[in-house]
Amino acid sequence: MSEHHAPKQFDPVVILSERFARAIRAAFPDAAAADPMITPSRRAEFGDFQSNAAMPLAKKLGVNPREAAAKIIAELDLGDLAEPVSDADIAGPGFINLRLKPQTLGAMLGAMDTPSLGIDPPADPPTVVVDLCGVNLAKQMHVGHLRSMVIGDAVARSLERLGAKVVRQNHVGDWGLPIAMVTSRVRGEAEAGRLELDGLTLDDLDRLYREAQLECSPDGRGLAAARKWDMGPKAIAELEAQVSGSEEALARAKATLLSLQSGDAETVRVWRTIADVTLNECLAICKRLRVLVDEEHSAGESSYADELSPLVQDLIDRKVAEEDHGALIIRVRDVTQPCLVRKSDGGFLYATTDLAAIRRRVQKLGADRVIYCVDARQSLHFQQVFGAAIRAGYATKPGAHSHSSLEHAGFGMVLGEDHRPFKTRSGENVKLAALLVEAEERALRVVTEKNPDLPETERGPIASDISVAAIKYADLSNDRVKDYVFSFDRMLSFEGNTGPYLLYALVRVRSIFRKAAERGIEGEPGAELLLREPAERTLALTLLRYPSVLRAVGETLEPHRLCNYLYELASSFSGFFDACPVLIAEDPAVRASRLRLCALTGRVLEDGLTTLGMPTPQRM
RNA sequence: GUCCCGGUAGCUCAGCUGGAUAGAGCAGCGGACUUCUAAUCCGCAGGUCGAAGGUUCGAAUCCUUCCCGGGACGCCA
Repeated sequence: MSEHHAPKQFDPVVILSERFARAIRAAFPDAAAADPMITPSRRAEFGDFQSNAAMPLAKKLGVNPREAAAKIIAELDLGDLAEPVSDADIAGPGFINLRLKPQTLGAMLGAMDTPSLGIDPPADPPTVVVDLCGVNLAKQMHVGHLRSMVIGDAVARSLERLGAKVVRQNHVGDWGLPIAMVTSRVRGEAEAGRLELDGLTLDDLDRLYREAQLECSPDGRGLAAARKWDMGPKAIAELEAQVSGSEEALARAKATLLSLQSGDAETVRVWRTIADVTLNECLAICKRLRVLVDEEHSAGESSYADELSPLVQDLIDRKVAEEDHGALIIRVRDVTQPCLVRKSDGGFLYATTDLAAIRRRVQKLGADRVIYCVDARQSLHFQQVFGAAIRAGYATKPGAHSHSSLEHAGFGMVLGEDHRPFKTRSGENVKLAALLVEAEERALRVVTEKNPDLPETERGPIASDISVAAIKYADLSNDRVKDYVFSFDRMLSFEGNTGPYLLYALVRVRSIFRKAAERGIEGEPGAELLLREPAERTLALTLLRYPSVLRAVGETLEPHRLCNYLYELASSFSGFFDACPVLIAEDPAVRASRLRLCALTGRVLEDGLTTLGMPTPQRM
């Protein structure tokens, strides 16, 4: 209490842990460091919190657990924090149940009611690089990108909220042979007069990309099969022509890659056009989804192109890399497959670029953590690259004695309701843009139906908010690494555990304050919190958990923890809202207390939703 | 073949370093609207936590084996 700079402690788990630790030290000097194991009770009838410390303690010391619990209680000094604890509060094998006094609960909540909501930045904020989005040139964005954008953004926002200095990096796939292929194709089509570079769209590019892939990759297996099954000279001749045609196209693509690398003006112009068209569309979708990724966050593979050759030379010079079957590899501890950094034809691979990226992110950008929000299927790749980067010293900041943390926040696939990868009926990838349009149309229909009083001009933006909330929440509320089933009907049914439900809870809070203003009622920021009703207690206990939930998200990079929490909060609030009249409460003190509860709930909801990257409309 | 990830209610999913009678939502059934936005709330019903062993006071959670599903496996990204 003497250090007035230290934030006032409000977290009941922390406060109770201190008291229990003291009691344990007194009761069992031999096990002075034992964990008090304080957790919120799972069921309200057991009280507010419980200590599970007695059982492990008894096991360690070879005594009866209930007796151990009794000895802890005998030494326990909870002052006026909680209702008196007696042996009657020892339950089952030795749980100690606790119930906070209403005044204490109110005081704790009051202490959390600060501008930061109890989440203050650390004294020495870490720098965190978050790799997200990761679009590829000339490819239409689909649901796979959705996850990287949505999860990556939520992770970045969470870390920012916790006080980290976050640097977002959009590692655009804008280099290498596939890009050269499409560049070559686009240039060829333009020169043949079949394509206008100025009016190029992403749809054009998407088509040309696939054509380029086809034209460059012969169906060698088809030819082999034709020979094997003796499909006749005609079929074989056709396939042979295809193969030789593809060899020509491939040669052109390789030449285009060389031109690009050497900075040939005309080739670069075509390539830049492709990049601009792709990136504009990508950034537009980010904006629409409220994903904070902009032009300044782009750090394409091309930006590392000049670093690769010296980097590989450095690896050779320092004997980190070795030759194997003509290729250059880095062996990594605990990973059976080595990391391949140069092909036997001298070309570089995506691992090479990723090494350069890690080096830049750690050594230039100063990252203490580098986080990759990338498909979980790439986990082996990241194990290899992380291990190689650490071995090479690229993951260590200048002057630091240990390497920064490299983390792959992988995510599962988006599945359709048939549990197969989410595709259109014709088997195409679902375009992100089309997905957003459909969600918004559906949302507009429901808004119109549910709230016909809303002015026309407000419905559009609200439908947009709701559709974004629905899509993002559906993605974020499932465990990141698992696949999840995409269903418009479920996410937009607006019932139960959905994004719109959370928005609705917030809107109800805001509505109360609009109503209050109409009636000339003002909330008192410092009103005493009177928590007499069960619904008020539940809401207060839920609110107090917010900071620790957010910290857990920062550590585990699992936004679904915050989703679950916000759902519980919205649910607690709905229960409170139903059971406890606010504006029409008779006692002015009760009304003031409830208004403050509402205000706090609104702020936590808004803060949490914003941290997830969800919109926070005023009404819906 | 090797390695990784999953399997929890009819459906979609939570379940923290082992803790009480395994929880939500949807769907089903039954209640609550002269509303502080019912996009809500309350109740009922619904489970051999993939299977079998093991560890222990206690296992959905940890270990082993197996079954099922998905994925990744140097010269694509």
